[in-house]
Amino acid sequence: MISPETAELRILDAAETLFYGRGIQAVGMDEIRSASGVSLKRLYQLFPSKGELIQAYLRRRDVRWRQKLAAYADSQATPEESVLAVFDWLHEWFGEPDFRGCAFSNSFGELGATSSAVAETARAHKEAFFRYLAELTAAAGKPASLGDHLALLAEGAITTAAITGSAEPAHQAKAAARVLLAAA
Amino acid sequence: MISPETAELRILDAAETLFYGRGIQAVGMDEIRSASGVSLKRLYQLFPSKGELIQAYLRRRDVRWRQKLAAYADSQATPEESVLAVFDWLHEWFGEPDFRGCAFSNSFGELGATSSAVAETARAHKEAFFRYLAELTAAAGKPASLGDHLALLAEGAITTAAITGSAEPAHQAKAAARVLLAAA
DNA sequence: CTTGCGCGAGAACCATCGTTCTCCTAATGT
DNA sequence: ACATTAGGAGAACGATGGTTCTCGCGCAAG
Repeated sequence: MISPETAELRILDAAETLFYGRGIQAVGMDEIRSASGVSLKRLYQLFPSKGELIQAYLRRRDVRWRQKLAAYADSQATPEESVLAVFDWLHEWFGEPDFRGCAFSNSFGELGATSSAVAETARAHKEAFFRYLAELTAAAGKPASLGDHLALLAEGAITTAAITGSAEPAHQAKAAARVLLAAA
Repeated sequence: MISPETAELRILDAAETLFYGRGIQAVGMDEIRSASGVSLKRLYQLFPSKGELIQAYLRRRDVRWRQKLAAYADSQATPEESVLAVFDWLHEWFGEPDFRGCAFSNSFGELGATSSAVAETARAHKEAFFRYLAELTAAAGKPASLGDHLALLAEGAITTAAITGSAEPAHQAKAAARVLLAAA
């Protein structure tokens, strides 16, 4: 028997791969059991319902996604480079083979109307992303509005890359960001 | 008994309201029957499966959405105003009480991974939108890249407005568009 | 040793959903 | 008037999915 902590990790890994890759409603609890190797009983002990597993999936992904972005952007030499590095990071992300857009936009479109918990988690994620870009632009001595504008560009690049299957929107967004940054 | 044409319209109206408002998988064929007042038998005569109804819903919405946008933007006095009017139109759309984001982004997030037909329809919609913005910027004598940049802004504004429930992203996107337009 | 508890495997249960079928009614053509 | 046919209402069917239950086993405490 595996430890509860390991079981929880395996479940969350399986849930993330499946929910993100195929859509939440397209994945049954039984499939998460097979993919994780954790029995249904344990699964329901750790996550009493599918809804709670969805929330755990989204919360963990929110933290990890923003941490990876910040680790990349914060390691740049200057504040301006940090701002532009956001779009380089997006380009790397878009190129990953299992990239399928923003997990929060996707889950909002799928469940936002029927689950206020999902809607709220998606809202919190976007708000945190906007806040982070506001910090970056503030560090570069630019007005707060620039952060919003760049966030909109990034958001548009994410959904466009997902639907068209191309990483190019990251470069286009970066070019636009350069113009806005220089003008601000 | 109602005519087949009327039945088809009623079904498509009911499907659009329900699919868009609550998500496609959250709506059963029985609910479309109740909302449209058309019997299940007729429904399946006109749309042999739910998948075909989904496609009909998306195709009709694509045409109408782009027509409404073009009608608004094309009635402006100058090419520059047409370009910026796109964002005014978005602001009006975001303010509608049943606004819930882009039907194509939502359906892509929900079904894009399992239905290549949905994925392709979403892709075609985005491509047509990008092409339209390219026409507008070309008419204003601006480079093609500006069209892409503005489309990314609009795209980001749509998903941000949907998730945050605010129409404000349209104004932010317009402000950014003004800068890009002036610099291009 | 044995008694009982926790676990895994998977069946079972119940609701939902896409789709089809049954049965009844009404209108149409001769 | 009568046979035929189309249509509506809703039951029925088969599959799927979320959740719980049963059963058998191994292990730990007394």
